Amino acid sequence: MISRTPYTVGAVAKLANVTVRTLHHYHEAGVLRPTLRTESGYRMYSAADLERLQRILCYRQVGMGIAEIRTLLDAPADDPLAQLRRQHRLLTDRIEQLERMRQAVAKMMEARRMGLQLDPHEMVEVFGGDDPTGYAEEAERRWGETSAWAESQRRTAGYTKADWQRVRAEFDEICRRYAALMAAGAPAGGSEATAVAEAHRQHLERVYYPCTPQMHRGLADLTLTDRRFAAHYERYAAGLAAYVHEAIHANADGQSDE
Amino acid sequence: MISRTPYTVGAVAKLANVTVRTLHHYHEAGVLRPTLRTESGYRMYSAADLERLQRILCYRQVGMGIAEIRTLLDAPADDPLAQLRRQHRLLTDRIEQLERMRQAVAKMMEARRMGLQLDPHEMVEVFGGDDPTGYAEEAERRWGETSAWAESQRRTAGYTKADWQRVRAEFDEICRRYAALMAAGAPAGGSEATAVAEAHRQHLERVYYPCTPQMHRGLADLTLTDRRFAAHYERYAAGLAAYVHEAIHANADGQSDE
DNA sequence: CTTGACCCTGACGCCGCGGCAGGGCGTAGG
DNA sequence: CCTACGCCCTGCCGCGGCGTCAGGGTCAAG
Repeated sequence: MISRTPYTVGAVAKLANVTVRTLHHYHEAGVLRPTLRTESGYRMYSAADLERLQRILCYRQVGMGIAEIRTLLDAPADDPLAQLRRQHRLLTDRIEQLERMRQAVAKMMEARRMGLQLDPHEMVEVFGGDDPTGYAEEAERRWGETSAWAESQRRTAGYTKADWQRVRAEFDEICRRYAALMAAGAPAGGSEATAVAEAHRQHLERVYYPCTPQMHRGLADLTLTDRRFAAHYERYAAGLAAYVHEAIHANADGQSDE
Repeated sequence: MISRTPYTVGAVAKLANVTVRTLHHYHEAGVLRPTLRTESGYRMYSAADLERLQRILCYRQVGMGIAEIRTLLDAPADDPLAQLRRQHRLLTDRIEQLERMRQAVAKMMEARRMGLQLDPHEMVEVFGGDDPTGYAEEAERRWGETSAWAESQRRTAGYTKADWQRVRAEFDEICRRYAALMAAGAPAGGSEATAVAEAHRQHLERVYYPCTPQMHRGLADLTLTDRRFAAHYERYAAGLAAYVHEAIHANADGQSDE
């Protein structure tokens, strides 16, 4: 059951696991102002506000300051998809950084084990995160230079209704190919099904964003964990969601085995 | 070339990519006091100080406060290996959390794509990191209850010289098995070699710390990227480092395929 | 109509530094 | 030997991001 009545500060605080004070602070800072205010002055947060809060929390987790976040969120030319991509990008960067640190720790453990002496230089250099230049610009630039991203960026920006219709049709085609294979009894892990899965992945990559096999795997998992995603495929045929899930996984496994 | 003369603040600052002010602050806070002070009052940091700084930076990256860090670092019963394990554990936790966030973002992108409406609740709940209870205790408790960890913990604590000698011998045995296989021309990806790799992994797990196939893979990579680790294996036979590397990877791949 | 849970607006405080001022080192070059 | 330039020192102020009261209104249940 999904509540449509706006949320009070306390409710939001509990949901997002932040304190009421923090929400007050965000209000003062102008980064998250509730759309509604009751007559008695109570803050009432709408669903859109929660979406915004989600973004704020995400950006904060990767170490941004409030001011920076505000400018990002208030950039009017930024469509929601771009925002999501940015979030994804920033999270990925941060994860990679922590991964490097973890790897360094593992190295140190191993060095101890084998009685080696690592010089302090290499031990410390990995742990100095926080690049000075603003995250957003930096990240944008890094990707602005890769051809694939620029392509995708410009394309989706300039998509017409007709284009989107074509995209829809393309995706529909993929779904029907999945369904046809399943109906024909082709195994989800077989070469035919994985070929469709790969086409599916490349479709996403062309139209929306760089989508690694791992990401694709993640999307596939959604069809099992969330009924609404499943429903989309189940409209083509009963059991198709599971079939698609398996095919995508098989394809991703195949890619990573090389 | 590795400098053995102590480092000045500026040098340390450059190495660790922090400001001089930060080091001063750490000094004031008592969390990192240089072992030496020249007659004229200059701070001189030793290699040990840099090690300590590495820990500090690591703990900070996972969101700890300075005071908490200090108590952790000054706990006298904490041997260096335990510290490293803790660091590894905390980093892993943080990475997993960010990974969940990334997954949530992917979900939202996919939802947009398919025109679904996610309710705000599930969007926001993942992004509220920072558990209130102290990290250290919490993490320790989580692992304190798993039998394997407790075992390992108690065992290594009570190891005698003889025990360590046995460990050394065990590892030596593994290295010789690797070398024998390579000499016999057995493929590094073959079942014999991967069996040794698995024995290797289990050895690490028994003696030192929980070592997933992925971690093992990371350790294997060290033998290629760092000559000193390579040298350890190369003493048994020329080219053994690469052989071990491949065997471990093959074994890890085999495990994750299941 | 009371009571307890929840909301409001200040205001002060803490932590983790950034940044500057005012003043000693230290070493290389003229 | 003196100078000049870079690095070091010790205060000290300030700011961002909240935590934490205090003092007072609001609202739904009983």
